[in-house]
Amino acid sequence: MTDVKLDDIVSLAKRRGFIYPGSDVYGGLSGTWDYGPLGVQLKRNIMNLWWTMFVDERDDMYGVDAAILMNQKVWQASGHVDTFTDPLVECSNCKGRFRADKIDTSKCPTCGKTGTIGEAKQFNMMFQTNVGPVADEKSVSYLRPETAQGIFTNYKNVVDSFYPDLPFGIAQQGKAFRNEISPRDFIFRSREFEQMEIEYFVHPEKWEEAFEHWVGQCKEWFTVLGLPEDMVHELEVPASDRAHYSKRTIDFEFDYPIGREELMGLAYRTDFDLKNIHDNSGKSMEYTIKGTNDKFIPHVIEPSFGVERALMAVLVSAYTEDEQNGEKRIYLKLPEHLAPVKFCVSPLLKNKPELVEKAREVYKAMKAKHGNVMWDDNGNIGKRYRRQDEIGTPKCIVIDFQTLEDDTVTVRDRDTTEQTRVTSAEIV
RNA sequence: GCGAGAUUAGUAUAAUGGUAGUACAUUUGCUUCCCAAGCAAGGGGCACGAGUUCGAUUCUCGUAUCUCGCACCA
Repeated sequence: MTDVKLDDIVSLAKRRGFIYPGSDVYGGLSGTWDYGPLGVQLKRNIMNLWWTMFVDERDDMYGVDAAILMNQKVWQASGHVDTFTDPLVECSNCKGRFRADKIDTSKCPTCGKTGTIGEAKQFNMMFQTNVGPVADEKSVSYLRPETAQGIFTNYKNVVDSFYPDLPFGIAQQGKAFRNEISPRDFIFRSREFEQMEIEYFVHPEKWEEAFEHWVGQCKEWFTVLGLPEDMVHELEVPASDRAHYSKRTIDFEFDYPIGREELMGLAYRTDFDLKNIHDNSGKSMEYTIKGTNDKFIPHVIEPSFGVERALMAVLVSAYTEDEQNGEKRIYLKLPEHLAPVKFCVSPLLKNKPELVEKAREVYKAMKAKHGNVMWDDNGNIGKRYRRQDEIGTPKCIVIDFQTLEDDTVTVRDRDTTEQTRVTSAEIV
């Protein structure tokens, strides 16, 4: 477990411009969150890191970006129209709610009364909409509840374009939507969220080694995110809890302030999805090993990463409180490659034009080189340090009177608070 | 979606059926000011809607959102 309180993170995230409640000015909308300037940068840093690591740096991975709206047949074939729709019933006596298909509706399982169970109501987790001007059965579509189907539906396209050797993967990042009954716990469970998914296609007899490969890759990813090893836990999901398509699933869980919860999942999906498409679309999803007659529908290993859950784990891992001169100091110990602001540049005094002018010069040069550099001349120097600590800026550069003489600046470290003097040429 | 509780400034919190206070943050100015220093001045708030009342931030009802429990989480 962690000592970090979720409320502290939620407050800081709002106060400092990371994450705001969705539709805040109109009183909010349950299950939605908006990202502020620092939040979107942090989120993009995480997503870009993922793309670099799993797509750019590999030679067996192909990226795609499929449409969120898809033909309704996709969701019929995938099982989502049936299985994402739960018939719910309610007991008029004790107000208990149950899955109509899981209980004997003649008698309430909670209060034991008979004849109190009402009519079943359909509740579908998918957001339904209509595509085109006519709202009828044919025009029904859904906001995708997972990004995976956008990969499976493009499997044949990618194979036709590149015909890669097995094993190979298709990767995608994008939004997904689920009409959760009860969104909770900050960005952990929301109605609109972002996934980073890979479908890794393998020979049916070689799924186990690919699975192990991805277990290792997931762990490496957690290291790159800076998550402490002892806060990440590997859970072998028993058959009874696995999704209908999976023959093996590992959940990686994280010690969030709300408890130990799923950070990401790694599932062996067999050929469930491609076979569905093969059977329903009339198109062959079979793969032939080059130069052989070995022909089959590939099996799939699916590492599925939730962006928000990764981001929340990063924030929880980074959030640190310690004492300095008897005062509480809060800082985000973000890995440098994730920090939304890399450097902050300040003049020691903002009412000395010569200091401000020199600091502006350094700021411009650094911004041109590093991009995410912030200017801060507010209040006194101590306040600036604390403010930068809270948003996780690794280094603060200060221009003082000595800079004007020998062109050296002070570099102050976020984690140690130590300062060193370097020439401005060294940091620009 | 059910049950309970909550909602006061950017954040954290007081009080009140009769002009809403504090801390931090924020803005402006002064100070050769390196870890939330000091001084001076300023801006900003009762979630939304209806009702009761001479008057509602306060009481009542509804809505939204949040928290906790239940349920849900292919």
